[in-house]
Order: sequence, then C-alpha cells, then structure tokens
Amino acid sequence: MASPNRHWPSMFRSNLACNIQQQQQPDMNGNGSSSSSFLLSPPTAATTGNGKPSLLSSGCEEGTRNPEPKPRWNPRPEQIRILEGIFNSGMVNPPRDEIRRIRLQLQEYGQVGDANVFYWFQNRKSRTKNKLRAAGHHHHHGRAAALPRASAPPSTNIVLPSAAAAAPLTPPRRHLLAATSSSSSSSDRSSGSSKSVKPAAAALLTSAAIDLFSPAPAPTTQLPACQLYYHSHPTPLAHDDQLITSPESSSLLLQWPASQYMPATELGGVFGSSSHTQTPAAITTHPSTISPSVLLGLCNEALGQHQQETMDDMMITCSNPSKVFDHHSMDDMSCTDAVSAVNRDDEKARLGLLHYGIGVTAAANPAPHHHHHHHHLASPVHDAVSAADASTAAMILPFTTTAAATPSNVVATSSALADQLQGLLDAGLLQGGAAPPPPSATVVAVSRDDETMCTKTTSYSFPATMHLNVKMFGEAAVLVRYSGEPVLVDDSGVTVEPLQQGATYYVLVSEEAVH
Amino acid sequence: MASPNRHWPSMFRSNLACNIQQQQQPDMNGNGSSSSSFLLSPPTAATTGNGKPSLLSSGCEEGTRNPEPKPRWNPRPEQIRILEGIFNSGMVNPPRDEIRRIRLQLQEYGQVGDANVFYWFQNRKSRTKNKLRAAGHHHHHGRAAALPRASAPPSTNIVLPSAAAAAPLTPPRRHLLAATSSSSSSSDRSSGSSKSVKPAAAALLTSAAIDLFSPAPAPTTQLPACQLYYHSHPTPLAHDDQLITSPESSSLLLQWPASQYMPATELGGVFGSSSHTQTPAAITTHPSTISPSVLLGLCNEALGQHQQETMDDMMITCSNPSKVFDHHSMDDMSCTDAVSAVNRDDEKARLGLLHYGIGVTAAANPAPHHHHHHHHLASPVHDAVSAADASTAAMILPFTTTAAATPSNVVATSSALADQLQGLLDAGLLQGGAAPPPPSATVVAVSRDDETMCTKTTSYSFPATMHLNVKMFGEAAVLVRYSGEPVLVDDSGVTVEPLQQGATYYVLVSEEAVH
DNA sequence: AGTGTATGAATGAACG
DNA sequence: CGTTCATTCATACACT
Repeated sequence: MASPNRHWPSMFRSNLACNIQQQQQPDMNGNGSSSSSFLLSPPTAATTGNGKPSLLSSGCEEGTRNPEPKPRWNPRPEQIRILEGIFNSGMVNPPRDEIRRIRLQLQEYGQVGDANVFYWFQNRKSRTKNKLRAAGHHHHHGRAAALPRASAPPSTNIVLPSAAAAAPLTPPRRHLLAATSSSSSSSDRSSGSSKSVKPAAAALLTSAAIDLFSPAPAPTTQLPACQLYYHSHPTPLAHDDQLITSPESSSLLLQWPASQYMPATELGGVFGSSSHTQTPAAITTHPSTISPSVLLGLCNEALGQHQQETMDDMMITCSNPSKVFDHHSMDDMSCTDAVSAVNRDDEKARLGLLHYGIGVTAAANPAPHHHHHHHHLASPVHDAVSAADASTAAMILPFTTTAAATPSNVVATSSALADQLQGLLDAGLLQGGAAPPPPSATVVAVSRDDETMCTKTTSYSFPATMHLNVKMFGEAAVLVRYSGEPVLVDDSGVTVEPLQQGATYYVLVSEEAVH
Repeated sequence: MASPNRHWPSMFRSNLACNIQQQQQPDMNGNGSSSSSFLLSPPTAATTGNGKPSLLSSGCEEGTRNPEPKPRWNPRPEQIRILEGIFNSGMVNPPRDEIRRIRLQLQEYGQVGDANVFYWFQNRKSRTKNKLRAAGHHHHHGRAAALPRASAPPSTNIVLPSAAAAAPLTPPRRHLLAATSSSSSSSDRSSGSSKSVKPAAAALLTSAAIDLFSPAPAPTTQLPACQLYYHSHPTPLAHDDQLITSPESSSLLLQWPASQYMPATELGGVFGSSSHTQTPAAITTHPSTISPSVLLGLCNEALGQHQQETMDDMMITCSNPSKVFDHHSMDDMSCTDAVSAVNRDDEKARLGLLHYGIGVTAAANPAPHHHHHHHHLASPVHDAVSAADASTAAMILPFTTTAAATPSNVVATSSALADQLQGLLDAGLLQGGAAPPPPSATVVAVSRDDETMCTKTTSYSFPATMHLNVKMFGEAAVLVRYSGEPVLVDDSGVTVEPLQQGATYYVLVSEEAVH
C-alpha cells in the first residue's frame, strides 16, 4: 500500500539534550522544506495557557540521567481535540502527508512534531482496539459485520439527545469549567489534573462511552483503504477557541442527522478533517452529507464541549471488528505450534524459556464460573490432587519421571490441559515420551547447617550400576537406601554394589563436612 | 495461530462504574453469571442496550451523581498474593490471554478487570526495575565490598539466623498482628508499609541479606562423573515408606510418593491448580504422596511462623547437559557475564540471562490473613509441595518445560475451583499460593560440570522476604526466576527485592567458579 | 490538617 | 501492528 507512513518511528531520536526548554519536539521530518517549521510555540506553557507547566520538570537539570531528557510531547487540550476529531472522522491512520498537515494544524497550539502525531494515531488506534476487545470480550458475539448502525451490539447508535446521553456521564459543568479539555476519550488528561475538576470522573465517563463503542473499532477496522484526508482549512483553526467554547456550536451538533450513518472512514474521507476546521457554518451547510461521525468529530473538535458524549454515541456506527475470535485454539495447536508459540512469546526476550505454557487453558475445563465451592473432592479436584502429587513425585525422582509420566492419566482431568500436555509430549519436548531414559539412581544428599538450622538437600542422578564413592559427600557421609537401610561401602567409601537403577539413596552429610 | 493472542497492550480502561464496594467479601462473586463479569465493560454494558440510556443500564449508580467516578481498583490481599505469585513465578508480563485468566481468578476475590491486571503487571515490573536501578546505582564493580552508598543498599549480607529474617520490607509486626498479607515487596501496600521502609534504600537496609550457605554451588563435592540421565521410572519409588535417613531432616523428607509422575510441565499446569484445589481431605488421603519438599514446607510453616528459618530441601538431577544447555550457548556465556549483565540492569541483561532459562514453578503460599489459621496444615503443605515440585520439575526438565508451563495458566485453572478450599487458603495457591505463615522461597542452584557434563541442582529454602546474596553461590552466580528472567541484584550481589514467598528461583552457577 | 509514599491508571515513545 | 518501556497523573493510606 501506499501506506506511506509506515516506518517512521525510527526517525526521531534526537536527543537534544536538554537544552531547550521544553518541548522540543521531534519534529522530524518535517522536512524542512515545507513550510512549516516554525517552531513557534515554544512552550507550551506559554502559549495558551495551559497551565501546567510549572511543575514538571522539564528542565533539564536533574541530572541523573543522561543527556537526554527529551520531554515527551504533551498534547494540549486543543490539540487533543483536533486529533480526536480527526480520528473519529475516520482518519484512523493518516498517511504521511496527512500527518504533516495535521501537525501543522496542531502547531498552532503548541509545538509538536510529526512523530508525535504519528504516535498519537498509532496509540489511539491500538488502544481503542484493545479496549474494545476487552470490553466486548464476554460475549463474543460473532456479529461479524454488524452494521453500521447497529453497530455492534449495543447499540447505541442512537443519537442521543444531548441531554440524556451526556448527562449521565459527563458532567456538563465540567466542561464549562475545564473548558476544552474534555474532548473525548483521551483528552482529559491534559487538562485536568487537579482535583478540583476531577478528571477522571468526567473524563472517564466520557471516554468510556466513547471508547468502547464508538470510535475506534469501527472505523478502524473497517476500511483501511479509505483514509481520508481532511483538508485542512487554513483558516479556521485559529478560532478554535472560540468555536469551542461557544455555545452555539454545540447546538449545532444536535442538529445533524443522526440518522444516516456511514462508516466513519468514509466520512472522514469526505471531510473528516475539516471537521475541526470547519466552522459551524460549514457544518450547517452540509449537514446532509455529513455523517454523524463526522459530525461528531467536528463537534468534538470544534466545540467539543459538553456534548461530546453525545456524539460519541453516534459514531458508533460502523464498527465491528470482526476478528473477535481468531485466537488459536489450543487444541489444534500442535505441539509444535505450541512450542513455537511459546517461544515466540518470549522470544524476543530470548529464547525460549518461557514460562507459559501449557497448562493453560485450563479455563476451559472446570468451570470457572463460580461454582467454586462445591465440589470438593469432586473428581476434578481429586484428579488434580493426584496430578499434583505425581508431579511432585516426579520432581523428586527425576529419574522416574518422565517416562512414566504420562500425563494422560493424571492429567486427564482437564482435558484442555491434557491436550496441551499431550501436545508437548508429542512435540517431543518432554523427554518422557520420546526418549527412554537411561537408567539411573538418585542420590539425595541431606545436610543440615546447625547454625542456620537449614536443611539442604541435593539430589544427584547417577548412572545406575555405577559404584558411588560416598566420600565424595564428605568423610562422614553415610549412604542409605530409601528404607533407611545403610548401603555397604568399602573402605574407600565406594559402594560395594552398584547403585540400583531407579532407586533412591540418601546421603547424610554434615555441613561441616561438606564444607 | 499461535500468535494471535499474545499480549495485549494496554488500554482498556474500564470505567467501572459501579464498582461497588464489593470489596469486602471475597465471595461476592457470586455473580454468577457468567464467568466473568462485566467488570469493566461498561461498554459492553451495552450489551444490552448500550449503556446509554441514561444510565440505566449500568446501573451503576451513576445515575445518581456519581459520587465516584471511578474508584480505582483496590486489590484485595488475596488478589495481591495471587498476582505476586504469578509475577514472581516468572510471568512478568503476561500475554493477553493470560491476563484474562488471571483476572478470572482474581475475580473470585473481588471485582477486577483485565485492565487492572494488565496495569498491575506493568507497574509491578516497571517499578521493580526502577528500584533496582536506584539501589544498585553505584558503580558497577562493586565486588564484594560493602558499599558506599549509604542509603541504599547496604548490602549486608548477613546470615540470618532464622529469626532475623523476618521481614524486611514488610512490616513484621504486621504479620503478627494483622497478619495480613505482606507479601513481599509490592504487596505490602495492603498491609501497610510505608514509610518505614521507604524507598529502595531503606528497604534494602532493612532487610538483611542472608548469606547462608556460602558454599553454595555444591555443598557437597562434586560428583565424579556422573552422567546421568534421569530416567523415568514410572513408579519406582513408590513406597511410601519412609526413608530417609537423617533424623531431623529425615523427618522432613520422609516419604514421598510415588505415585504417578508426570513431567514437570505437567505439573506446572496441574499442580498449580490442584494445589489450591485440594481439600484437606484429599491431602490426608494421600499423605504418602507428599514429597520431601512438602514436608519442608510444612516445617516451615509449622515452625516457621515467626521467623522463617531457612529450610531447604531438594533435589536434583543431572542430566545431560548437553541437551540442556546447549541451546543457546549457555556455554559461552560466562556466568560472569551474565551477572554483570544483570547488574546492568535492564533488559538486556535479562535477555542474556534468559538463556539459562529454566523452568518452572512456583508456588506461593497464602497467607491467610485474618482468619485463623487453622486450616490444617494441609493445604499449606500442599502448597509447599507444589512449589517444590515445580522447582524440581523445572530442573529436571528445564528446557522443555518451560515452554509450556505457564504458571498462570495453571493458576487460572485453579481459579475455578478455588474456592472451597479457599476457606483454607485463600487464594490458594495457585500457583503461588501462599502460605500463610511460613513464607519461604525456594532457590534452586543449578551447576554444571563441564567435564562430567553433569548438572547438579540443589535447592534451598530461604525465608521469604529476605534479601539473598547471590554471591554466596559464587561470584558468577546469577539468580533467575523461573522464567529465566534474572533477578535484580545490587552490586554486592544482594537482591534488590526480597525473595518472594512461594517463589522458586534458580541460581546458575558455573562449576568452575565453584571449583 | 498536611505531607509523602505506594501504587493504580493513562498515555507518549519505541522496538520488532 | 502488537507489545513493551517510561513517565506522569491521581489517589489511598500511613505517618509524625
């Protein structure tokens, strides 16, 4: 695809150290050519007033770190609004050039780099998706394609009258006070902060509503193809403030037709970006064409104020992710797969050690559902127990272990588990299945430290049939059978008879000796 | 398939909404409904109709004013225990599906969302790392010496007699009094920690490091040539007889089981759940099954209460090294290197270490906070066992194992059942169950003799919460979690954080060093 | 009553 | 794209 924007990330890495105050942004690419550039707004703080600056650090001093403080971009509310608007207009993942444009727009409110914009979209999209997933998790409805309108499930595609919708979640007043900030979901952070306003509450609400349903999912998943560009209008921005605040604008929102929906993306295409750019008037103008989402976007952006929530709802329209279920089923997963999967997992980290594994799916089997209390020993439990024991045993006796271990018996309990194990075995991971274990005897050395009162046991696995020199455990070491019966050794400490395969012996050692 | 479900990033925020105070009763879950709950899903709430309808839906009270926007999740002690257990079992950053499972488990004790779990892990990991950094700050090279920094890490590696150990970070008295959780490091919150300890520095100080066994690697001498393999025997040992020799220790070890064995991996999966699942009765039933380690656990518990002295137990195995280690060249990596890496901090270190990876484990024990302690020891014991087993298992099948066994999985499994026993153990053991009283951590030292190609493992049981001086196992020793993730240690080799109760750690030692 | 720590939550930045 | 790291924000508690 054209997706021009892919790899950006690497780019900026600048570090400028601290010098400058604040936000320097990764501007990156901007390439200087384009006009842009101006770094105008220095610091956030300044410009608008955001207020926050103070405390943060920013500065560079603090020395501890290396030379690279690089303050992270801290989007201002206005910027967030804009971004949010664009995003919900369907421009889920803007191409490079769009990013650039957006950046320019944002710049009016504060320094910002393309990278920031890029990341913002990436994160926003990603997070939205996850959230969605989480939320919907319970039921996976399969609704594959839900419709736009119905959007998924829920439904909420309704337009909500402002009041109703809004009310519950977002406290209106909040907006007033805080003003801009509350755009949809993510934004609050920036503004609020302190207690007075309480961020979370309002914000959350808002966001909540939005996130889940609306925005993202749908648009996101949907068409990749259509991304839109929003055209920026040169002008408008400036007024942003005004727009936002103004009541009127809000009123606008109401107006549009909720009825028609179209995928956000599409809209976006249409005018997505414009949204924020748009002036109320404009909106008015094209009401029909505009999709709700767009409108929403606009609203958010533009006025953002109170109503946002409402809008959100609207947006929802298109959604549906589709893939709800792709996971893999463990069952299917062959050992191999499983293995690999596992590895993958940490892979990055390193090879594979991994922990995860098998056991896994457990969920499946027993029911997680509450019933906890009941079955006591019920079979499951029982099995479990035995399994556990077995395992224990295995551990203990390594030797024995694997082989026997067929999980199946034991494990049988949980099918899922079993399967997995089985898989592993098959895969050959576990030795048990695969290779016959060589004969060996286990020798457990038990020593106690009088001081610490600690008892330590070390176990060794020696080849069966070998003659062990007990002295290796110290002069005073005594080798005994599991039964406690001493094993005969010659003067040099070597066992008279070879170790028996599969047998377990114990050596008593004193720490001193060991030492 | 494998891939799809892995980690999920972030974001899900829930709004929870109604959080309700559920908090108090663990049981509340009742909910029966489906397994999960709705927790976060506000969104989904929608399911129904979307939440929007004015409030209704959710029900959350928001209808009202919303007194509380979103109360932040407040993990209950049991939940913390569980999380802590999982975390220290190596599941530092659980994949998405694991999170889900974990959540289900946690839900038994109170409302919680995937996001909460996600955040918990993220934060926990992050903070652990930072702490380390802070602590170890000094110069790299700190060899043995004590250190300069006053604050931080006083690494005192003292041996701690049993008593001393108690809890560095966690307020000791707390245990007695409140008894609440106190799991280790992070968890304390619930119980109470706070200032006393303070930041890392303080913490470190407080906790004394222990140096118990210095000889670590091999207490005993080396083994001659052992080649071993562990063969699995299906049943060999079955006798429950007792055996062992030594008096005291023996008592501990006594009989172990024989019953069925299964690969470590299996265990992992299995035991986790089983453990907590177990009912006392069950236990009783199979007493024979108990492994030495279990016994130890008991001991710990039994006596341990106040202090935990260390006990250890253990096992071993020699296996063919070649297989074991070869993967990535563990050979190449010198311990030293490894170590240093650790100190370095960061992931790289981590990664490197991972090579070693080992496997499995863990168990934690619960601490029943309030509540009498009476559940028979049974459960605890059981827990212990599992822990031990796990470790053992790990050793045995290190490599293989790993792959599959996800502790969490395990855990998850258990969750379902959990409850009944619960009364007994709170959380149960999941994998990590926790033991109420006798917190201890298992440290398995793995050493390989290049000549003989034998691998020897020794396991120690240290009081949980103590800071272990890894150097006791040799300069080049590296302490890793079951997952293979290295445990952070300061320059002097003392763990930044105390050992986690119920957790199993592995120490990689090079024979040479030992030598 | 404040103040600071510990930690949940949110999100920018990056890596693979 | 999904995941992970790092930072920051905000809040619950404990402390003196």
